[in-house]
Amino acid sequence: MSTASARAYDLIRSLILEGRFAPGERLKEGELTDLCGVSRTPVREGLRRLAIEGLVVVTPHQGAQVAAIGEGELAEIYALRAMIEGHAAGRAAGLIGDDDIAKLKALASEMEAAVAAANSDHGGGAAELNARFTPANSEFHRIILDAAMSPRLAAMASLVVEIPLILRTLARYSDAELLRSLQHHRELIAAFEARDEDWARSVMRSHVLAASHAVVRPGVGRVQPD
Amino acid sequence: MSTASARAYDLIRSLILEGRFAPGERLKEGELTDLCGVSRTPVREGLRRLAIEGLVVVTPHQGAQVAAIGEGELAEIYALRAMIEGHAAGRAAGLIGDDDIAKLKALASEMEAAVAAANSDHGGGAAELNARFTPANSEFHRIILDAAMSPRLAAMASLVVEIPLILRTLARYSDAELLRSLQHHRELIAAFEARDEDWARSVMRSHVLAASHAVVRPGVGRVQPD
DNA sequence: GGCCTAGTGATTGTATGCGATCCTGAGGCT
DNA sequence: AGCCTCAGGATCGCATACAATCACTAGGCC
Repeated sequence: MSTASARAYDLIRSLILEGRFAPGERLKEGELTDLCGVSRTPVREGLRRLAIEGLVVVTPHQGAQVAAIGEGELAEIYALRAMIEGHAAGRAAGLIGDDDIAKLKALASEMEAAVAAANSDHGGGAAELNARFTPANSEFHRIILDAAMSPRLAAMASLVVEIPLILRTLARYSDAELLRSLQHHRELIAAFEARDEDWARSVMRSHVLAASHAVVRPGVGRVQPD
Repeated sequence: MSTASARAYDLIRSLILEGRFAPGERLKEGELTDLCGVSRTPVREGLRRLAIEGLVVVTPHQGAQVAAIGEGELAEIYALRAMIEGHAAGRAAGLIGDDDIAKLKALASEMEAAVAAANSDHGGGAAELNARFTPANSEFHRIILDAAMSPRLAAMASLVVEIPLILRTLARYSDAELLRSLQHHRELIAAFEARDEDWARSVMRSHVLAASHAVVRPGVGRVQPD
């Protein structure tokens, strides 16, 4: 069995990512102790780790709360993400194996299927889309990051890729933007198959910057639930 | 008084940076408890924090040891550093205030003086150079990072700026390389005064990449003490 | 003689108790 | 009425005690 500390970290993290804790909500160690079934010590360790990763903020003698970020910060985060993931994609293009490329293709298909399914039954498919699209998308980006074979780069990425997940940013995509996102995935795969580092970096930068403009938009200040 | 956890973190960190612990050396919680004068709990917290920052590596049930890195990793770290610090310098150019620019000028002068002093008494000035140059240089880079006003960017930078410090990389600079470094500092200041983001980013990238080639050099596999 | 195995010591992981600090709300003062 | 002061309660930070795990050594077996 893994350590209690790791379990606490995983649980708290997934609860935040699932939206069970609202941004800004206070996270009391006592409550988390009950939820995780472990003592306060490992809970504290997980909390500190999440704090360094930027998912929660801890104020001394005042506890932890889920990170709440404004639009300005979100724009900055996407700029960093374009830099980091662009670099990662470039590195990955020179290192990625055919098996990983095959996985990327499968995930791209899965995301396309998710979008198609959501489009077929009009109106209420947003939640399902999120449930199907988001995990595949996260896995897609994770494979590329791993292929870059740079733990430090991965650590940096974790500082900026998870925040948008808290905010359920997918809900802000228009249909056209979603389609462009799918096309980016296919183009990335093509760049990887060509082992073209510049191409891969460039497409990934486009991919992230496009997402940025889909998400941080004037007038859309509020985060949509689900 | 600050928290015991912060003091433990600071102390362990500075001990590592001062070279009191060799890379790869085991860090037992018991010893650190004695050194810091606090209990194991805050020591563990500091250790975990240092682990995420990459200064130490912790293996479950096996404790922590000072990070030991090879030449290949070092090259990768400098590539990331060029990316991060270049981005930071670009952002900073649009945000930095005149007071910070003045501080940068003072630090540049201090570093120039340190090099001049080391050159005047030939032969044995390497240790003094390190003692005078390194703090000024760290402060120089820190001011730029702070001027970028992006805590996440600063967090990323901490993942890659401190590792070279462990390795006493300054010792590997040739005189010509040191001089180029000093010129880069002056050019950066000029770019900041012109508020030219592209220029600042470009110079900073040059600065870091030049350092990379001064440090990770074929045939110089070993880390020089002091 | 070499290799596997069990015991022992040391070290890390977890739980809990105590003291310190901070938020909350009621009461009095201006 | 508004602001300040001051208990009261709750929560966090730290220390310590206990449990789990690992490395090392000595002994036996092949």
